[in-house]
Amino acid sequence: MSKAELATAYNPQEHEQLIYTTWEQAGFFNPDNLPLEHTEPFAIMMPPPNVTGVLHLGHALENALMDTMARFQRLRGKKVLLLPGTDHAAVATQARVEKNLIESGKHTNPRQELGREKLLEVIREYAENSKSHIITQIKRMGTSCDWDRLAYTFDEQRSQAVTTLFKKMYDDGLIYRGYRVVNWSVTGQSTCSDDELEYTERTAKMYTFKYSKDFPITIASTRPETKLGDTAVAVHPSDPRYQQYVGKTFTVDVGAQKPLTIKVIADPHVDRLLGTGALGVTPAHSHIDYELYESRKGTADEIALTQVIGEDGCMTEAAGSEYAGLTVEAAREKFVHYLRDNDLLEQEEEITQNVGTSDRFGDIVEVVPMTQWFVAVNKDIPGRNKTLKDLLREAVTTGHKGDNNQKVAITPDRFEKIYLHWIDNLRDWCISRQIWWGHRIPAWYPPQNSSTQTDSQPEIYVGTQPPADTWKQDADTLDTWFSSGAWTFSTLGWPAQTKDLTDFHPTQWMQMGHELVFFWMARMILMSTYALDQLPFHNVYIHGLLRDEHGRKFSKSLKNGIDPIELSDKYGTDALRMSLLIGISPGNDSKFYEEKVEHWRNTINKFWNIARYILMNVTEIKRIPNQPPAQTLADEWILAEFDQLITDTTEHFANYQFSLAGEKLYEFTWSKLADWYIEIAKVEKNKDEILLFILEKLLILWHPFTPFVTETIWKQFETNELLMVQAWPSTMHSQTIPATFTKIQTIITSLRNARAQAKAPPGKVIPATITTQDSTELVTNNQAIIEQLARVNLTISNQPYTGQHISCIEHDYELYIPVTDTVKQALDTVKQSLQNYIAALEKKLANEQFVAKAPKEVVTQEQQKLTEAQEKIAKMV
RNA sequence: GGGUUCAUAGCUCAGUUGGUUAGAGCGCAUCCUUGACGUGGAUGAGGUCAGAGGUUCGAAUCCUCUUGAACCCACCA
Repeated sequence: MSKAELATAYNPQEHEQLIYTTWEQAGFFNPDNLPLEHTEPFAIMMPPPNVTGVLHLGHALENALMDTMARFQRLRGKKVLLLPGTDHAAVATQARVEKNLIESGKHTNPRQELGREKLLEVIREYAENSKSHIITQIKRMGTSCDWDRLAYTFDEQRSQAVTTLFKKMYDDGLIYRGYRVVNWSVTGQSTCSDDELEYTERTAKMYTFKYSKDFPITIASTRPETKLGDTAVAVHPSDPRYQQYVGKTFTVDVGAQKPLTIKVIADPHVDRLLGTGALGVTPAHSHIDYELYESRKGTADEIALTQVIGEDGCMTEAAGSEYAGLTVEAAREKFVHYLRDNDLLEQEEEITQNVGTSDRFGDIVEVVPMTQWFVAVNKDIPGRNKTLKDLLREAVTTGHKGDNNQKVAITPDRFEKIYLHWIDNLRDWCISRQIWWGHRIPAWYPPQNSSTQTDSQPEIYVGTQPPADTWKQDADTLDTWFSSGAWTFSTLGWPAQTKDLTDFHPTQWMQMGHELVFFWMARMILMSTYALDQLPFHNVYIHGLLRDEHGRKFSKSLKNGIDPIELSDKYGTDALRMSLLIGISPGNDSKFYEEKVEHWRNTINKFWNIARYILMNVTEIKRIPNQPPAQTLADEWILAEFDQLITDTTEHFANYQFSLAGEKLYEFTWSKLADWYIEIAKVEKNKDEILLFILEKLLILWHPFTPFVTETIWKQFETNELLMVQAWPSTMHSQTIPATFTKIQTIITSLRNARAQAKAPPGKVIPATITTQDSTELVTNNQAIIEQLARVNLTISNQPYTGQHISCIEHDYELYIPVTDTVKQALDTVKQSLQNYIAALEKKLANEQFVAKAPKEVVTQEQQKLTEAQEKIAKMV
């Protein structure tokens, strides 16, 4: 093989594009093309980025995580499938496009002005653009995903899965159409689920008042205008203050056209100590009040429901003609005025409260009753004697179907608790949206029923095609998370029973940000355990959020966003990946700034130069399959260190401790291999085999993190194989790191230190003497190394030294170099700290308890430390 | 109201099941064009691990409380 010709500095721009193309052409991103020995499947489904725009740093982090894991597993011989995709992201995308249209000044109300088909076309075009951009970006990140299996939540295959799933759940009675209160975004003119609410704090006024003079109970509210829709007052069953009124119905005049009919009911959920201890019940505009209403339906205690706020966010006729058409704010003001004028207002108090706003449209969400589609989470699944909630719980507690081996392991495990708590509070999931961008609800109504939606039981047909042409499809679309929930199996061909499904489901590993635990992780568990009777994945790794250097979120409004592609251009993708992965721990947010990328660019360049040195200096570039024998102490040391590195790296990767794996690799490569062994190799010579052996395996170990630079260097070995499918190195486990080498290192460092203190010019060779009472063999054997690395001319003796020189003591050796005052001073400081150290150790060992109770090896260890320190100081005095 | 996480060198962060004289990077100081690398090399300064108690022979690590920061959840009437 010819000698290497490599540039003095690594330039990622020159190589990355080419390397990615090489990989794509080789076909190993597709598991079907992997060499036959890759048998055990390992699947990771990429969380599909929303087609709302370009990828940000968070996506870069996810790609780095997934690809590092995928490459590690592939190198370990797994049949790896990393399946890429994008998400149509229903509301998010439509909201974005509408916003763009309005901001561009072309439209003021895109839905009205364009109509359904035309608007959908605009959104589709936007989404397609965004998709191709995203795919380019994923490739830039080096992600080794199978482009043959590229999926989109809104493509035909996935739509079929969604329809099938919907029908299956409908037939099982788990999806129903019903009239219930929902969260309504007036701006978006659509429902949203509880999880799509973002709570923001604001100050509000709490009003304490009576409906009328002759009504005996005082209530409180921050939304007095909704009280026009009250139909009951709830009190605690054993509250003596109100017991006499329970069961009675009052007709109260609230100054509106129609008087209210208020029934006093008793309910144990009422907190006697909160507020006035009595709760004005507004079934139409509060989730909890609705439950009070629903649980009494059909009983003697039944209460009514009056909707006073409409879909337009204004008061309805039911609020009375004086109020109808007013905005809620205006109605509130008017009603409070009335209360004040009639002396009914007892108290006004400023409080801070959390209000739910729509995460996509931003407006405060109104609770209104409507006919919508829901997933019933508390209903028994036919033939399984379990509810969807039960399935959700089982997956992380007892294991699916009580099987401990079918358990989703969450890293870090604290998210288990958060997840379970979420299940406890979970209500039926509203899945219908009134936006247009999304999977159309596969339900059909006969022509005559189309306008009378509030009828309790309209005729419904659920399926792909209507029973007759005259039937009309439901106008609504599905919550985007309904399709995302099926992602782990819709991507593998379900509902068809494909080979992919058999091979790769349940998937092995999934990573996501903690904000998606409820939205997505939970929904995937729900869908998969329900539809496939399988877990969606065995392991979930939850990563934190990336923040800027000040700890703020990256956001458009703060304009603090950093484009990952720009960083990739400037520093290389490998450096970007490292900067994202090192220094993070599962579940915790981390700060990101450009200096990190710069540091890793430097590290990669260092690695490049290590390879360059080795490849340019060996007589022949060749692969060394087996560990070469050690000729010297240094050889023995580096081989043992390398063996340990393999063990550590493997373990850390397998435990998802990416940061630790990276730190170990970094430390070995720079601080051990480059700083010591290569420098020694220049003195000892003839180390071609060991250097090549280590380089080759080290390329493999780094490859999951830094695929581009490692594959580029690998080309110098001139094999026709690719690095990405080499075998992960195995360890010998039998090698111990020789402590004697550490002594040589310490001697060298000590001599360098002494030189620096003596102000000896770095290039100048100075005389030094080493004396020892023990054998001089170790020092003699490594004399050349010490002389070269410490730049000294060495005299070795086993006789006490008598000259006019200053000493420092390391292990059993006394080191002497020519005396200067600065060295004396430095030596005094060392002596002082050594004395403190000895004192601490003596105290510890004098403690009988310690000697009695601590494990023997710890005591011996401490004793040894003391002896060493004492000997050292004895020689210094 | 309930819950979670975090607090370690000037800055950003590691520190796996309690046993190191507590580590790294950046920054800082002194010095070095020794032909792999100045995107480099050598050496060094800098920390009572937020505070107070406790458990233990032994705590940055476990427990309790306090202080400060961030976040999640909830039917705050």
